[in-house]
Amino acid sequence: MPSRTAPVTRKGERLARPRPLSSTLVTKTVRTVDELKQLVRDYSRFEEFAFDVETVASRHVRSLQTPERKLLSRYAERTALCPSCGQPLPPRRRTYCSDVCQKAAAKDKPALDTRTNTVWCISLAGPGRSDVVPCGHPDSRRQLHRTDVFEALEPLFFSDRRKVNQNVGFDLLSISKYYDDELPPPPYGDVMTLVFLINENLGRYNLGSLSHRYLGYEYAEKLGEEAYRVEFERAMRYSITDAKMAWMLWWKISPRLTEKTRQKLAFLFDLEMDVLEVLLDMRRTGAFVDFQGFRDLHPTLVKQLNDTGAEIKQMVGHEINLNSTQQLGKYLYDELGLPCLWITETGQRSTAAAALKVLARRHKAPRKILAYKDVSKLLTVYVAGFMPHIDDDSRVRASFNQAVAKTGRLSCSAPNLQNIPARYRENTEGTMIRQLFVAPPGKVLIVADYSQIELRILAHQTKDRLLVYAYKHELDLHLQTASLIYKVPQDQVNVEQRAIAKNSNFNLAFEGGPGRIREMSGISLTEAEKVYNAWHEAYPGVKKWGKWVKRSCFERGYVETLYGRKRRLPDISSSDNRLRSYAERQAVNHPIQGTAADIAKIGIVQVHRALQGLDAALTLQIHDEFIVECAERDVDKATAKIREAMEDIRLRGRPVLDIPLEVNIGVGANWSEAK
DNA sequence: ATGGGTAGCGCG
DNA sequence: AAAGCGCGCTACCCAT
Repeated sequence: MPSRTAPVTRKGERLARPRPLSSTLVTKTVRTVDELKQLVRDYSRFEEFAFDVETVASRHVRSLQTPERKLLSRYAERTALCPSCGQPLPPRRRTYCSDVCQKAAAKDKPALDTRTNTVWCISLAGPGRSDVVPCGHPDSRRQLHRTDVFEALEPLFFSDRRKVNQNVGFDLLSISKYYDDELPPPPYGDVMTLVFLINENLGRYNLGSLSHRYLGYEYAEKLGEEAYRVEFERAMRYSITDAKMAWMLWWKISPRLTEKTRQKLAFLFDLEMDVLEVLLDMRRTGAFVDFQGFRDLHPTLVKQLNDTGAEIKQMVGHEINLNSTQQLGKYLYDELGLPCLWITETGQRSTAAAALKVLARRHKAPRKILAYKDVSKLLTVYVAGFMPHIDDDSRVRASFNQAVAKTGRLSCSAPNLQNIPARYRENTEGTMIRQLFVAPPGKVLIVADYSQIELRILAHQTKDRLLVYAYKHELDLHLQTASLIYKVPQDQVNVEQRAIAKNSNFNLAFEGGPGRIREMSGISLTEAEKVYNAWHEAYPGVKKWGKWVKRSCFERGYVETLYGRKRRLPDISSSDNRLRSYAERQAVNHPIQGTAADIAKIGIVQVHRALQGLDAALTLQIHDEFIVECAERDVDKATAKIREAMEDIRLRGRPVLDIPLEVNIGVGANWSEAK
């Protein structure tokens, strides 16, 4: 294990603030160990520096094939089989059975896999200079050895200097391989996250568009992993530009963090960098799944889908692609002559589940189609689409992104672990996928989620008397709502009334209308209107607050969460009714959803800290729900610490809400069981 | 072949 | 008069 002795910082010895940036940074290519040593000495004087690594995939195709299937396909080469998963090709598919398989077979995709990629170049940038250190580009010219480079750079990376980059997490993970999987410590300075806090509406946050916007500098080179294969000088130029741009953007924008008038921004940025640390750790761990379970499920669902499909096609009487909304529409509305109740935004006749459910009363086809869609979704997204993301150690390392959701929530991709099926379903066992998220041997899963956090925030924000009352006295809010709507005592509320009240609470709170209630509860529109009116009569503070938020948004151009996370909504003053109404609903939603996101972020950082020293690790975050895998002997300690860490959320030293935060915790062998 | 837009649907 | 917001992934479809 290499030593981790960070150079002692004697405050004031380093440059307090780097000297002004010249328009052209001096750029050097490092060729010898001596030059490298000098470079490290030079950068040691800086409090913060930018860095960027270039990587290349070490591994190419991730095969979906099981050993048996591989053997089988060897003898069945003549029949059309998907080279990725080995399944027979569906009609209209040429080489791969699905886009997922095609992507899985795409060569360069795994370069993004920070566990297996190889670093072949590192560039650094600081005040007035930028340097590039090639260490593995396929060029005959002399380059430094990778091990020498990482050894020499260690005092820089493993120090309390701020490490700046665009999407710094990727680079940190990429280099951690060369330090026994240890991540360089904070502080971090992620440019993308900083810019996102300042303006969440840019759409694109890549270096090219950011440097164009903030530095007036345009560069078009988009090599990505291709950089490895281009001519040396060009590859070096490409590598250094990213570090340079990251540094210049940080230089330009980060001073805002120290402005007295922007303390909320500074708080949120520090929070995001703390969250980043947690996310990197989560990605290093990964979520353990039952790989064999997925492999077993695949053929079962394929058969189920084929059977259902064949049945429907027989009913239809001719060839039809059941995945095509157009063909489905023709069949339902032209051939069967069923009444069209909804059209889509572009005027197409809707074949969505809601429409099919209504049509099911008049014909048996729609119900079958619903069943087909159910199975199809499960198979394509959650089984076939999921398996390529499972690593060889049976773990899934998804990417949690901090600069996507404008309310400040995390988003999750490759694969998205925040939309794994959970609810009851008629045609497929709704929780079957969650059952495959299991605890590794000797461990259990702890699932902790905030109870009704958005409604609690709504109560806090609106100060509505009865909403606050319910939560302060730990009452059943849905029951209270039912009692208020139907004007009956709480002990006389029936199951159906409570269900409608529950839907009302979740929908009407965020500017939902009567139509929404009708749809969710299956009651008539007049009935739904009554509920709508009664609900707002019971909780008058909600509409009042909504009006105030819209007005304030109109005046300032933005709304914000309790922690000051802003959402700029220029459409709030649009003359287009549709646009303005949309912005108004977003304005009302943001302080709720965004505050919940802030709380969850503070919570996950506190949980991460609280679990240090225990045999327990965070693996997933699903907005208001955290999943921890934990050794059985540490479960009691862990649950207590998790609860404390999640419930004790403060703002300026005081509890963030007037009403308590409540956390539900479950323990089990798999995600479904623990919930 | 590849990219963008649309419809649809999974979650909180 | 009528009104949910926030995401990511898949397949289809049509244009380049």
